Amino acid sequence: MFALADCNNFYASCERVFRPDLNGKPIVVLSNNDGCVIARSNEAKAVGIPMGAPAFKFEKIFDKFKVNVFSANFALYGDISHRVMDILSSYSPEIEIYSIDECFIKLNGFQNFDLVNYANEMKSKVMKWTGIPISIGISPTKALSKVANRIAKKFPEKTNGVYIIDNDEKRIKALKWLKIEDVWGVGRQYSKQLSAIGVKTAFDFVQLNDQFVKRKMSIVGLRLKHDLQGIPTLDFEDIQPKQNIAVTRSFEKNYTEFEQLKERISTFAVSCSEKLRKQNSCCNALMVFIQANPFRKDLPQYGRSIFVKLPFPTNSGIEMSKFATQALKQIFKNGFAYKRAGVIIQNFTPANNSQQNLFENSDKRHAPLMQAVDKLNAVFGQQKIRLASQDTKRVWKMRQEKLSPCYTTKLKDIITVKV
DNA sequence: TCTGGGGTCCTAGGACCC
DNA sequence: TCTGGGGTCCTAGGACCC
Repeated sequence: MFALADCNNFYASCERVFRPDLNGKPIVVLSNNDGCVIARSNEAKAVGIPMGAPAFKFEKIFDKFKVNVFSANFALYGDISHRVMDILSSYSPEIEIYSIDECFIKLNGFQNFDLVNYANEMKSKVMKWTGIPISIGISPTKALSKVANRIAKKFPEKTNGVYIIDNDEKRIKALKWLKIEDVWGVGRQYSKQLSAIGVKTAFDFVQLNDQFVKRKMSIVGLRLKHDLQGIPTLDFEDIQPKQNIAVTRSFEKNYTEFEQLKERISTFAVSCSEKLRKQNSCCNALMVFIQANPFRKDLPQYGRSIFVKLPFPTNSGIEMSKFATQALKQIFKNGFAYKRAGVIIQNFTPANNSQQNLFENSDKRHAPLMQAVDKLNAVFGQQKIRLASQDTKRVWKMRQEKLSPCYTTKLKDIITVKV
């Protein structure tokens, strides 16, 4: 059996942990730059705030319903996530952390356990130790435990946040209840195509012919179908080193000058290099993109990306910044207001075993230098040591007007309790 | 005025190899 | 009239996830 544990309204719940006064009140969490809504408490959902709502369009609604608005505080969410996962991993030797707020727990060899009881134990311990409410779905396959989890979330009174699908009767009932667009692995496009041919529920979907599903949705769709039929098809994924690393941002203001973009791109490349060194890889290619604001129909539109093959594998921030800046030069055009940009690195090889170039190679002195930079930054704070091409005057900032304290990761933000 | 950021996998088609 | 068979690698595009 698989259990899927998923935190309820995770980011909103994190904000509540240290603000019990907000229990029962509507909360939303905004994306970077306070752009759009990326998490909502149940109360915020109830007043009709949709996922992805642009904050500026919903200010009146926020005021009207006294919604508590937060800027995203990923340091806080990441730390709480670790704590939750730590607790859950004590319940089985095999867990797969699927995202920041959910994990699959394999329950092999638990035949003699009352699994619903067991899940309830997990749930209360996570609540007691972290303050985060979770829901748990249990079933013989991953896809069905997603379904069970949804039921647990949707009917908290009936299920107490734990639901098990352990026979065909329950499975069929659940599939008939689940709308096709809510099935894990069926997104916007597929649900449009499927409902056009009369497939409205997960149950309709599993009635389709295998060949048809494979033709329409590739092998991925077929696996999903089997999993929903109760035939275990999806298993844990091995933890692989990343194949892509991206650092991309929208800007608070539009940028028109090359120099401004150059600073951003250099900083993004340096961040990429830090992440790359963490997984002990070098990259062999890099992509840079810049884009005007696509929502501003009144402004001239331009967006381009460029893919560069590097002459040698590297994870030096100095070199990556240099290559990224050169790439930017090739795509930058004057006369546009740029709103987004990013650096994406690819084609990784292990850092300790990379193919050298006969004529040109990464500067050998960079490796110890980067090591020293990483160490200093680890002690004194992110990006304390930078390249001169980066924002040395700390001009650049993100809009984060409603940022909560980093209660669990910054000493100065630790709460004071008056007894 | 203001609309996020980070990933994955699969397929088809083209270029190339012997 | 008829023009092989078996591969790999790369890229672009399309779908999906949180």
